[in-house]
Amino acid sequence: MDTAGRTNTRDIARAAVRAQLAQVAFTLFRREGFEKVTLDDLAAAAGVSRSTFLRYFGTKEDAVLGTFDNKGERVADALRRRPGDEDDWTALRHALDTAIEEYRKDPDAALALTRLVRDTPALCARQLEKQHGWCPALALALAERSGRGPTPTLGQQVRVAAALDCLRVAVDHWTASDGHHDLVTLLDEAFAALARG
Amino acid sequence: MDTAGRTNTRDIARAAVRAQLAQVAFTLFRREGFEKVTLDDLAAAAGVSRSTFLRYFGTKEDAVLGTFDNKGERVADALRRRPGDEDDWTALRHALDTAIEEYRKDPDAALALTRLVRDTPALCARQLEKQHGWCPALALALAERSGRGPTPTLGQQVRVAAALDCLRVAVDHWTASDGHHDLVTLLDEAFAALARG
DNA sequence: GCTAGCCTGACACTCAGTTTCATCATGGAT
DNA sequence: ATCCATGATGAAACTGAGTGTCAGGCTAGC
Repeated sequence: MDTAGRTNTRDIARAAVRAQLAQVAFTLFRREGFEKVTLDDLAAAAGVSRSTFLRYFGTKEDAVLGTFDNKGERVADALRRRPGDEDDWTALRHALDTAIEEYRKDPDAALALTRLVRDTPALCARQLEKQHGWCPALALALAERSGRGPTPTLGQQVRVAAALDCLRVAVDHWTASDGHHDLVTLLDEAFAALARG
Repeated sequence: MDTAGRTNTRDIARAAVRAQLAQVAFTLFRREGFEKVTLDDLAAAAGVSRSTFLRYFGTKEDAVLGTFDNKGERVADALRRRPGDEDDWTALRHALDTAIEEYRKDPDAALALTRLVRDTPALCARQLEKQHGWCPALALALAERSGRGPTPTLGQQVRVAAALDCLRVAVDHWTASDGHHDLVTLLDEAFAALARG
Protein backbone atom coordinates (compact mmCIF):
# COMPACT_ATOMS: atom_id res chain seq x y z
CA MET A 1 0.00 0.00 0.00
CA ASP A 2 1.29 3.42 -0.85
CA THR A 3 0.65 6.41 1.29
CA ALA A 4 -2.79 6.86 -0.27
CA GLY A 5 -3.76 3.33 0.63
CA ARG A 6 -3.67 1.73 -2.79
CA THR A 7 -2.15 -1.70 -3.14
CA ASN A 8 0.41 -2.09 -5.80
CA THR A 9 1.63 -5.17 -7.67
CA ARG A 10 5.08 -4.65 -6.20
CA ASP A 11 3.75 -4.54 -2.69
CA ILE A 12 1.89 -7.79 -3.21
CA ALA A 13 5.06 -9.41 -4.50
CA ARG A 14 7.05 -8.01 -1.61
CA ALA A 15 4.58 -9.34 0.91
CA ALA A 16 4.63 -12.76 -0.70
CA VAL A 17 8.43 -12.90 -0.71
CA ARG A 18 8.47 -11.69 2.84
CA ALA A 19 6.08 -14.39 3.93
CA GLN A 20 8.10 -16.99 2.07
CA LEU A 21 11.35 -15.88 3.69
CA ALA A 22 9.73 -15.88 7.11
CA GLN A 23 8.48 -19.40 6.50
CA VAL A 24 11.90 -20.69 5.48
CA ALA A 25 13.52 -18.96 8.44
CA PHE A 26 10.99 -20.34 10.89
CA THR A 27 11.49 -23.88 9.66
CA LEU A 28 15.24 -23.56 9.88
CA PHE A 29 15.13 -21.99 13.34
CA ARG A 30 12.94 -24.74 14.69
CA ARG A 31 15.14 -27.47 13.24
CA GLU A 32 18.57 -26.05 14.09
CA GLY A 33 17.88 -23.54 16.83
CA PHE A 34 17.76 -19.80 16.42
CA GLU A 35 21.31 -19.15 17.56
CA LYS A 36 22.89 -21.81 15.37
CA VAL A 37 21.43 -20.45 12.15
CA THR A 38 23.40 -17.59 10.64
CA LEU A 39 22.16 -14.98 8.21
CA ASP A 40 24.17 -16.74 5.52
CA ASP A 41 22.36 -19.99 6.28
CA LEU A 42 19.01 -18.24 6.02
CA ALA A 43 19.87 -16.56 2.76
CA ALA A 44 21.18 -19.79 1.25
CA ALA A 45 18.12 -21.75 2.38
CA ALA A 46 15.79 -19.14 0.98
CA GLY A 47 17.75 -18.79 -2.25
CA VAL A 48 18.42 -15.10 -1.88
CA SER A 49 21.42 -13.06 -0.90
CA ARG A 50 22.20 -12.03 2.63
CA SER A 51 21.59 -8.44 1.57
CA THR A 52 18.11 -9.22 0.38
CA PHE A 53 17.22 -11.11 3.51
CA LEU A 54 18.30 -8.19 5.64
CA ARG A 55 16.28 -5.84 3.49
CA TYR A 56 13.12 -7.75 4.26
CA PHE A 57 13.90 -8.18 7.94
CA GLY A 58 16.13 -5.64 9.53
CA THR A 59 17.28 -8.20 12.07
CA LYS A 60 17.33 -11.95 12.48
CA GLU A 61 14.74 -11.66 15.22
CA ASP A 62 12.36 -9.83 12.92
CA ALA A 63 12.19 -12.85 10.64
CA VAL A 64 10.29 -14.46 13.53
CA LEU A 65 8.64 -11.47 15.17
CA GLY A 66 8.01 -9.31 12.13
CA THR A 67 4.26 -9.58 12.44
CA PHE A 68 4.35 -8.36 16.02
CA ASP A 69 4.78 -4.66 15.37
CA ASN A 70 1.60 -4.43 13.41
CA LYS A 71 -0.45 -6.04 16.16
CA GLY A 72 0.01 -3.11 18.50
CA GLU A 73 -1.75 -0.74 16.17
CA ARG A 74 -4.47 -3.30 15.56
CA VAL A 75 -5.16 -3.56 19.27
CA ALA A 76 -5.10 0.22 19.59
CA ASP A 77 -7.70 0.46 16.81
CA ALA A 78 -9.85 -2.14 18.51
CA LEU A 79 -9.56 -0.12 21.68
CA ARG A 80 -10.76 3.01 19.93
CA ARG A 81 -13.75 1.13 18.60
CA ARG A 82 -14.96 0.12 22.05
CA PRO A 83 -18.05 1.93 23.33
CA GLY A 84 -17.18 5.11 25.15
CA ASP A 85 -18.99 4.20 28.35
CA GLU A 86 -16.78 1.19 29.06
CA ASP A 87 -14.18 1.65 31.76
CA ASP A 88 -10.51 1.25 30.85
CA TRP A 89 -10.19 -2.33 32.07
CA THR A 90 -13.20 -3.61 30.22
CA ALA A 91 -12.18 -1.85 27.03
CA LEU A 92 -8.64 -3.17 27.29
CA ARG A 93 -9.82 -6.69 27.96
CA HIS A 94 -12.04 -6.67 24.89
CA ALA A 95 -9.42 -5.03 22.72
CA LEU A 96 -7.05 -7.85 23.55
CA ASP A 97 -9.42 -10.28 21.87
CA THR A 98 -7.90 -8.88 18.69
CA ALA A 99 -4.47 -9.95 19.84
CA ILE A 100 -5.43 -13.51 20.71
CA GLU A 101 -7.50 -14.04 17.61
CA GLU A 102 -4.74 -15.69 15.63
CA TYR A 103 -3.87 -17.97 18.50
CA ARG A 104 -7.35 -19.40 18.19
CA LYS A 105 -7.38 -19.39 14.41
CA ASP A 106 -4.28 -21.56 14.05
CA PRO A 107 -3.31 -22.89 17.48
CA ASP A 108 -0.64 -25.26 16.17
CA ALA A 109 1.25 -22.58 14.31
CA ALA A 110 0.88 -20.22 17.24
CA LEU A 111 2.17 -22.86 19.65
CA ALA A 112 5.19 -23.58 17.48
CA LEU A 113 5.94 -19.88 17.45
CA THR A 114 5.49 -19.25 21.16
CA ARG A 115 7.64 -22.29 21.95
CA LEU A 116 10.44 -21.10 19.71
CA VAL A 117 10.30 -17.67 21.31
CA ARG A 118 10.08 -19.06 24.83
CA ASP A 119 13.15 -21.25 24.27
CA THR A 120 15.25 -18.50 22.71
CA PRO A 121 16.41 -15.74 25.07
CA ALA A 122 17.11 -13.32 22.23
CA LEU A 123 13.57 -13.75 20.91
CA CYS A 124 12.08 -13.44 24.38
CA ALA A 125 13.82 -10.15 24.90
CA ARG A 126 12.91 -8.82 21.50
CA GLN A 127 9.28 -9.81 21.89
CA LEU A 128 9.10 -8.15 25.27
CA GLU A 129 10.53 -5.01 23.73
CA LYS A 130 8.10 -5.04 20.84
CA GLN A 131 5.14 -5.63 23.10
CA HIS A 132 6.28 -2.82 25.34
CA GLY A 133 6.41 -0.70 22.22
CA TRP A 134 2.63 -1.00 21.99
CA CYS A 135 2.17 0.96 25.20
CA PRO A 136 2.27 4.50 23.82
CA ALA A 137 -0.34 3.78 21.14
CA LEU A 138 -2.62 1.97 23.57
CA ALA A 139 -2.28 4.64 26.23
CA LEU A 140 -3.03 7.25 23.60
CA ALA A 141 -6.16 5.37 22.60
CA LEU A 142 -7.27 5.29 26.23
CA ALA A 143 -6.57 8.99 26.54
CA GLU A 144 -8.66 9.75 23.48
CA ARG A 145 -11.47 7.61 24.79
CA SER A 146 -11.46 9.46 28.07
CA GLY A 147 -11.85 12.70 26.13
CA ARG A 148 -9.31 14.57 28.19
CA GLY A 149 -6.83 15.42 25.50
CA PRO A 150 -4.06 13.46 23.86
CA THR A 151 -1.84 13.04 26.93
CA PRO A 152 -2.32 9.73 28.75
CA THR A 153 -2.43 9.89 32.52
CA LEU A 154 -0.07 7.88 34.68
CA GLY A 155 -3.00 5.69 35.57
CA GLN A 156 -3.82 4.96 31.95
CA GLN A 157 -0.23 4.08 31.25
CA VAL A 158 -0.19 1.69 34.17
CA ARG A 159 -3.41 0.03 33.10
CA VAL A 160 -2.17 -0.44 29.56
CA ALA A 161 1.06 -2.02 30.77
CA ALA A 162 -0.80 -4.26 33.21
CA ALA A 163 -3.19 -5.38 30.50
CA LEU A 164 -0.26 -6.40 28.33
CA ASP A 165 1.14 -8.32 31.29
CA CYS A 166 -2.13 -10.20 31.44
CA LEU A 167 -1.81 -11.07 27.80
CA ARG A 168 1.77 -12.20 28.23
CA VAL A 169 1.16 -14.28 31.32
CA ALA A 170 -1.94 -15.84 29.81
CA VAL A 171 -0.07 -16.78 26.64
CA ASP A 172 2.80 -18.16 28.72
CA HIS A 173 0.43 -20.44 30.59
CA TRP A 174 -1.32 -21.40 27.39
CA THR A 175 2.03 -22.34 25.86
CA ALA A 176 3.07 -24.24 28.97
CA SER A 177 -0.17 -26.24 28.77
CA ASP A 178 0.58 -27.09 25.13
CA GLY A 179 -2.50 -25.20 24.12
CA HIS A 180 -4.85 -27.34 26.21
CA HIS A 181 -6.03 -24.54 28.45
CA ASP A 182 -8.44 -22.06 26.97
CA LEU A 183 -6.69 -18.80 26.21
CA VAL A 184 -9.79 -16.69 26.77
CA THR A 185 -10.31 -18.23 30.18
CA LEU A 186 -6.67 -17.65 31.08
CA LEU A 187 -6.88 -14.04 29.97
CA ASP A 188 -10.03 -13.50 32.01
CA GLU A 189 -8.34 -15.08 34.98
CA ALA A 190 -5.34 -12.79 34.55
CA PHE A 191 -7.54 -9.71 34.46
CA ALA A 192 -9.42 -10.92 37.50
CA ALA A 193 -6.12 -11.17 39.37
CA LEU A 194 -5.66 -7.44 39.00
CA ALA A 195 -8.68 -6.66 41.12
CA ARG A 196 -7.70 -5.74 44.63
CA GLY A 197 -8.53 -7.83 47.64
CA MET B 1 32.24 -13.33 48.42
CA ASP B 2 32.95 -16.98 47.91
CA THR B 3 30.25 -19.58 48.04
CA ALA B 4 30.47 -19.66 51.84
CA GLY B 5 29.89 -15.92 52.04
CA ARG B 6 33.35 -14.80 53.03
CA THR B 7 34.83 -11.76 51.37
CA ASN B 8 38.45 -11.89 50.40
CA THR B 9 40.94 -9.36 49.16
CA ARG B 10 40.53 -10.33 45.53
CA ASP B 11 36.79 -9.77 45.56
CA ILE B 12 37.20 -6.34 47.10
CA ALA B 13 39.71 -5.41 44.43
CA ARG B 14 37.45 -6.77 41.73
CA ALA B 15 34.48 -4.79 43.01
CA ALA B 16 36.55 -1.62 43.15
CA VAL B 17 37.84 -2.06 39.61
CA ARG B 18 34.34 -2.84 38.44
CA ALA B 19 32.97 0.31 40.02
CA GLN B 20 35.78 2.34 38.52
CA LEU B 21 35.20 0.93 35.04
CA ALA B 22 31.48 1.58 35.34
CA GLN B 23 32.18 5.16 36.35
CA VAL B 24 34.47 5.78 33.40
CA ALA B 25 31.99 4.18 31.03
CA PHE B 26 29.08 6.18 32.38
CA THR B 27 30.96 9.46 31.96
CA LEU B 28 31.94 8.59 28.43
CA PHE B 29 28.46 7.46 27.48
CA ARG B 30 26.91 10.65 28.76
CA ARG B 31 29.40 12.81 26.93
CA GLU B 32 29.53 11.01 23.60
CA GLY B 33 26.37 8.95 23.52
CA PHE B 34 26.11 5.25 24.19
CA GLU B 35 26.14 4.18 20.56
CA LYS B 36 29.12 6.31 19.58
CA VAL B 37 31.40 4.85 22.21
CA THR B 38 33.01 1.58 21.19
CA LEU B 39 34.44 -1.06 23.48
CA ASP B 40 37.88 0.03 22.36
CA ASP B 41 37.08 3.59 23.44
CA LEU B 42 35.93 2.36 26.82
CA ALA B 43 38.99 0.20 27.34
CA ALA B 44 41.32 3.00 26.32
CA ALA B 45 39.57 5.54 28.57
CA ALA B 46 39.70 3.16 31.51
CA GLY B 47 43.28 2.17 30.85
CA VAL B 48 42.58 -1.52 30.48
CA SER B 49 42.34 -3.86 27.55
CA ARG B 50 39.16 -4.60 25.69
CA SER B 51 39.36 -8.16 27.01
CA THR B 52 39.45 -7.00 30.59
CA PHE B 53 36.55 -4.65 30.13
CA LEU B 54 34.46 -7.44 28.69
CA ARG B 55 35.43 -9.70 31.56
CA TYR B 56 33.96 -7.25 34.04
CA PHE B 57 30.85 -6.50 31.99
CA GLY B 58 29.70 -9.18 29.62
CA THR B 59 28.16 -6.54 27.39
CA LYS B 60 28.38 -2.83 26.80
CA GLU B 61 24.93 -2.41 28.28
CA ASP B 62 25.99 -4.10 31.49
CA ALA B 63 28.51 -1.37 32.13
CA VAL B 64 25.47 0.82 32.72
CA LEU B 65 22.90 -1.67 33.99
CA GLY B 66 25.17 -4.05 35.86
CA THR B 67 23.68 -3.15 39.23
CA PHE B 68 20.20 -3.95 38.02
CA ASP B 69 20.35 -7.72 38.24
CA ASN B 70 21.09 -7.65 41.91
CA LYS B 71 18.12 -5.43 42.67
CA GLY B 72 15.61 -8.11 41.73
CA GLU B 73 16.82 -10.42 44.46
CA ARG B 74 16.90 -7.54 46.91
CA VAL B 75 13.26 -6.75 46.23
CA ALA B 76 12.37 -10.43 46.50
CA ASP B 77 14.06 -10.58 49.89
CA ALA B 78 12.18 -7.49 51.01
CA LEU B 79 8.99 -9.17 49.86
CA ARG B 80 9.73 -12.24 51.93
CA ARG B 81 10.26 -10.05 54.97
CA ARG B 82 6.82 -8.49 54.76
CA PRO B 83 4.32 -9.65 57.37
CA GLY B 84 2.40 -12.70 56.27
CA ASP B 85 -1.03 -11.16 56.73
CA GLU B 86 -0.48 -8.48 54.09
CA ASP B 87 -2.19 -9.02 50.77
CA ASP B 88 -0.05 -9.31 47.65
CA TRP B 89 -0.53 -5.73 46.53
CA THR B 90 0.41 -4.20 49.85
CA ALA B 91 3.44 -6.44 50.22
CA LEU B 92 4.59 -5.68 46.68
CA ARG B 93 4.12 -1.96 47.17
CA HIS B 94 6.24 -1.97 50.30
CA ALA B 95 8.88 -4.25 48.82
CA LEU B 96 9.33 -1.75 46.01
CA ASP B 97 10.49 0.80 48.53
CA THR B 98 13.72 -1.17 48.38
CA ALA B 99 13.97 -0.53 44.67
CA ILE B 100 13.40 3.20 44.88
CA GLU B 101 15.68 3.71 47.84
CA GLU B 102 18.71 4.66 45.81
CA TYR B 103 16.70 7.09 43.72
CA ARG B 104 16.05 8.98 46.93
CA LYS B 105 19.56 8.55 48.27
CA ASP B 106 21.26 10.16 45.29
CA PRO B 107 18.62 11.71 43.03
CA ASP B 108 21.11 13.46 40.77
CA ALA B 109 23.03 10.31 39.95
CA ALA B 110 19.79 8.39 39.51
CA LEU B 111 18.42 11.05 37.19
CA ALA B 112 21.55 11.02 35.07
CA LEU B 113 21.23 7.27 34.79
CA THR B 114 17.54 7.15 33.96
CA ARG B 115 18.00 9.87 31.38
CA LEU B 116 20.82 8.02 29.69
CA VAL B 117 18.75 4.86 29.61
CA ARG B 118 15.63 6.64 28.42
CA ASP B 119 17.51 8.25 25.54
CA THR B 120 19.23 5.06 24.44
CA PRO B 121 16.99 2.44 22.82
CA ALA B 122 19.47 -0.37 23.44
CA LEU B 123 19.59 0.46 27.14
CA CYS B 124 15.82 0.77 27.35
CA ALA B 125 15.39 -2.68 25.90
CA ARG B 126 18.03 -4.23 28.08
CA GLN B 127 16.61 -2.63 31.21
CA LEU B 128 13.15 -3.86 30.37
CA GLU B 129 14.56 -7.33 29.92
CA LYS B 130 16.44 -7.25 33.20
CA GLN B 131 13.44 -5.95 35.08
CA HIS B 132 11.29 -8.63 33.55
CA GLY B 133 13.90 -11.08 34.76
CA TRP B 134 12.90 -10.21 38.33
CA CYS B 135 9.46 -11.68 37.84
CA PRO B 136 10.22 -15.34 38.62
CA ALA B 137 11.95 -14.52 41.91
CA LEU B 138 9.23 -12.11 42.97
CA ALA B 139 6.44 -14.48 42.01
CA LEU B 140 8.21 -17.21 43.93
CA ALA B 141 8.40 -14.97 46.98
CA LEU B 142 4.68 -14.31 46.72
CA ALA B 143 4.02 -18.02 46.38
CA GLU B 144 6.06 -18.79 49.48
CA ARG B 145 4.24 -16.08 51.40
CA SER B 146 0.90 -17.54 50.43
CA GLY B 147 2.05 -20.87 51.82
CA ARG B 148 0.67 -22.86 48.93
CA GLY B 149 3.87 -24.42 47.68
CA PRO B 150 6.64 -23.11 45.45
CA THR B 151 4.60 -22.72 42.27
CA PRO B 152 3.27 -19.20 41.73
CA THR B 153 -0.30 -18.90 40.51
CA LEU B 154 -1.19 -17.07 37.34
CA GLY B 155 -2.66 -14.36 39.51
CA GLN B 156 0.55 -13.91 41.46
CA GLN B 157 2.55 -13.69 38.26
CA VAL B 158 0.23 -11.02 36.94
CA ARG B 159 0.40 -9.00 40.13
CA VAL B 160 4.19 -9.13 40.16
CA ALA B 161 4.39 -7.96 36.57
CA ALA B 162 1.87 -5.20 37.18
CA ALA B 163 3.76 -4.02 40.26
CA LEU B 164 6.92 -3.73 38.18
CA ASP B 165 4.95 -1.74 35.62
CA CYS B 166 4.00 0.64 38.40
CA LEU B 167 7.64 1.04 39.29
CA ARG B 168 8.62 1.63 35.68
CA VAL B 169 5.86 4.12 34.93
CA ALA B 170 6.49 5.97 38.18
CA VAL B 171 10.20 6.24 37.46
CA ASP B 172 9.45 7.37 33.91
CA HIS B 173 7.29 10.19 35.19
CA TRP B 174 9.83 11.04 37.84
CA THR B 175 12.52 11.27 35.18
CA ALA B 176 10.29 13.31 32.90
CA SER B 177 9.71 15.75 35.75
CA ASP B 178 13.48 16.07 36.25
CA GLY B 179 13.07 14.59 39.69
CA HIS B 180 10.70 17.29 40.89
CA HIS B 181 7.78 14.97 41.49
CA ASP B 182 7.94 12.76 44.53
CA LEU B 183 8.72 9.21 43.53
CA VAL B 184 6.83 7.71 46.45
CA THR B 185 3.73 9.68 45.56
CA LEU B 186 4.03 8.64 41.93
CA LEU B 187 4.41 5.00 42.90
CA ASP B 188 1.38 5.19 45.18
CA GLU B 189 -0.57 6.80 42.38
CA ALA B 190 0.48 4.04 40.00
CA PHE B 191 -0.67 1.36 42.41
CA ALA B 192 -3.92 3.18 42.96
CA ALA B 193 -4.50 3.11 39.21
CA LEU B 194 -4.63 -0.66 39.31
CA ALA B 195 -7.76 -0.70 41.43
CA ARG B 196 -10.82 -1.35 39.33
CA GLY B 197 -13.47 1.22 38.69
C1' DG C 1 61.42 -18.27 48.01
C1' DC C 2 58.05 -21.29 45.55
C1' DT C 3 54.11 -22.50 43.56
C1' DA C 4 49.34 -22.60 42.22
C1' DG C 5 45.74 -19.94 40.84
C1' DC C 6 44.18 -15.67 39.25
C1' DC C 7 44.05 -11.62 36.36
C1' DT C 8 45.50 -9.51 32.35
C1' DG C 9 46.51 -8.36 27.48
C1' DA C 10 47.07 -9.84 22.81
C1' DC C 11 45.17 -11.90 19.05
C1' DA C 12 42.33 -14.32 15.94
C1' DC C 13 37.76 -15.43 14.94
C1' DT C 14 32.54 -15.43 14.09
C1' DC C 15 28.70 -13.10 13.09
C1' DA C 16 25.17 -9.25 12.91
C1' DG C 17 24.17 -5.23 10.81
C1' DT C 18 25.41 -0.97 7.68
C1' DT C 19 26.71 1.13 3.56
C1' DT C 20 27.82 1.58 -1.11
C1' DC C 21 27.60 0.53 -5.81
C1' DA C 22 26.67 -1.79 -10.07
C1' DT C 23 23.27 -4.48 -12.39
C1' DC C 24 18.89 -6.06 -13.61
C1' DA C 25 13.85 -6.36 -14.00
C1' DT C 26 9.46 -4.07 -14.44
C1' DG C 27 5.69 -1.15 -14.78
C1' DG C 28 4.01 2.89 -16.82
C1' DA C 29 4.02 6.49 -20.19
C1' DT C 30 4.61 7.88 -24.89
C1' DA D 1 6.58 -1.65 -29.10
C1' DT D 2 10.06 1.22 -27.07
C1' DC D 3 12.02 3.93 -23.56
C1' DC D 4 12.93 5.22 -19.07
C1' DA D 5 12.60 5.82 -14.15
C1' DT D 6 11.99 3.30 -10.16
C1' DG D 7 13.09 -0.08 -7.30
C1' DA D 8 14.71 -4.84 -6.29
C1' DT D 9 18.77 -7.55 -6.11
C1' DG D 10 23.57 -9.16 -5.24
C1' DA D 11 28.38 -8.36 -4.29
C1' DA D 12 31.63 -6.66 -1.34
C1' DA D 13 33.89 -4.02 2.03
C1' DC D 14 33.46 -2.34 6.58
C1' DT D 15 32.38 -1.59 11.66
C1' DG D 16 31.76 -3.30 15.98
C1' DA D 17 30.14 -6.69 19.58
C1' DG D 18 31.09 -10.71 21.71
C1' DT D 19 33.81 -15.42 22.15
C1' DG D 20 37.78 -18.35 22.72
C1' DT D 21 42.52 -19.23 23.34
C1' DC D 22 46.95 -18.67 25.09
C1' DA D 23 51.00 -16.99 27.20
C1' DG D 24 52.92 -14.07 30.73
C1' DG D 25 52.67 -11.78 35.14
C1' DC D 26 51.09 -10.79 39.87
C1' DT D 27 49.86 -12.36 44.43
C1' DA D 28 48.24 -15.03 48.26
C1' DG D 29 49.35 -18.78 50.89
C1' DC D 30 52.61 -22.30 52.16
